[in-house]
Amino acid sequence: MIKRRPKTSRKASGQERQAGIIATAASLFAARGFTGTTTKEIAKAACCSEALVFKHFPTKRALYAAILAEKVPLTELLTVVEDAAKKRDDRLVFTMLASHRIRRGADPTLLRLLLFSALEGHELSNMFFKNQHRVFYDYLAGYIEQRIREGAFRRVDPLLAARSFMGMLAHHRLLHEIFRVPAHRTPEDCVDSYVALFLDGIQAGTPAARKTRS
Amino acid sequence: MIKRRPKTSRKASGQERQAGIIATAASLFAARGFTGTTTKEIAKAACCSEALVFKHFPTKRALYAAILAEKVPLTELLTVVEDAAKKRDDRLVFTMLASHRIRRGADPTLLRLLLFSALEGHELSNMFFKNQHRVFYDYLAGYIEQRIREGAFRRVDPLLAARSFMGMLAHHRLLHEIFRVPAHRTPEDCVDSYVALFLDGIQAGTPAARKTRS
DNA sequence: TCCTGGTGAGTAACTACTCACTCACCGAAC
DNA sequence: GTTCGGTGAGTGAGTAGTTACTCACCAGGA
Repeated sequence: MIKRRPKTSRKASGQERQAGIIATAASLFAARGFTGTTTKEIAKAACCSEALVFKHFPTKRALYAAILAEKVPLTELLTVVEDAAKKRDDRLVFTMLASHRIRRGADPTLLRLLLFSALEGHELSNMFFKNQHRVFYDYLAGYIEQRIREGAFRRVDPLLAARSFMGMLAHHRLLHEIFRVPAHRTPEDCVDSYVALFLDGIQAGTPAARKTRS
Repeated sequence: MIKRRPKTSRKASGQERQAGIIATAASLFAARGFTGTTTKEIAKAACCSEALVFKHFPTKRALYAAILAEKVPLTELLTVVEDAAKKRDDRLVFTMLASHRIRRGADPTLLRLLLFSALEGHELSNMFFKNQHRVFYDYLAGYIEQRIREGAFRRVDPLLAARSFMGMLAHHRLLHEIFRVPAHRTPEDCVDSYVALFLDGIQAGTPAARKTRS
């Protein structure tokens, strides 16, 4: 990926190389999984020798771990959502969460990496999942719980409700990014539909224990 | 797995062996993926030699394909759901679908196999997905569309609504079976919650374009 | 002269897959 | 009842190629 530094030197610095290897390896691991990717392929894609890869990372697993460990940042979204939450703008809160997941330029690498690491049972998978996803559930469940206390939402299990909503989004991405199901609506339409469906289900004013229409 | 036939003979018949190899290989592929599973391991788990595995299946991929192709039956559920659908018992329709997915003895093998095959990009993955899952969406979307025409459901995109509901279920299984998130409710409670949440969101009588409370 | 970035040429173990071969069984000829 | 040949189940010992990983060594800038 990195072949030469812009100006004087032909050699890349250690950090540059390391970052380059991580980036190229990440896309390969995301595409083919851990066991499906060879160190030879990684080296070739990173335009260097296999030996250099092992100079930077003692083992293939260590490289994989470095990739998972690197993909942690996420909190920036929550601070923006927090604003909407303070104003009790339910629709905005859920729309922001949804459109952060479902949008045109979303990177499928993370999702594939997450799924592969969980399926293949990598030791860092759990931490990766926690940083990438769990924070959403916990935060959202907290918000839902509060809105229930305030009488705005029906009395439901907050964690289950949070998972329902995030489940719609995760499943949407799964269908399109992993199973290649063609989209028949724009991302914005989908977001609006999911949010409307969910909010109308949870907001107070609808009979909670309604049975089927007779 | 199969070591000897019940009575006279010590040798297993060709069909018995083949079925045994498929079954053991399926659980290995589900656990470790295609590239993560070796033919040696398969042979050992099936209590036979590697050579015999290749007597039955010309290549490792052919064995994998045979496994995916074998896991097709599913229609029996839809016929039962059909009854509830005829009676327009919405709650029962959705509860049956949900509890078919979320139940105590559910086999995690299929889900893992499905995910692995999609991630690893196996050629039969798409067919597998179609047989295992797509039939649900199409059927459910059809039912939802009909209920909208009858005025029982709000005017939403039927396919998107169907995916929302199945998404809740799929995500629920994903969290517990793949990411090992501990359950904090019984499966029955979860099913009830999901169904209630979804039905209250989609059933007519709730203001469709309600904005956030001011 | 070092030190850092970089590599070619390995290695032992493992991979999917092959082949020549044995063994158990069974129907039929004697 | 015994022998015999055919057949399908089953395998040990390979194969060539690939795997993750190592090491002695080189180039060039400070």
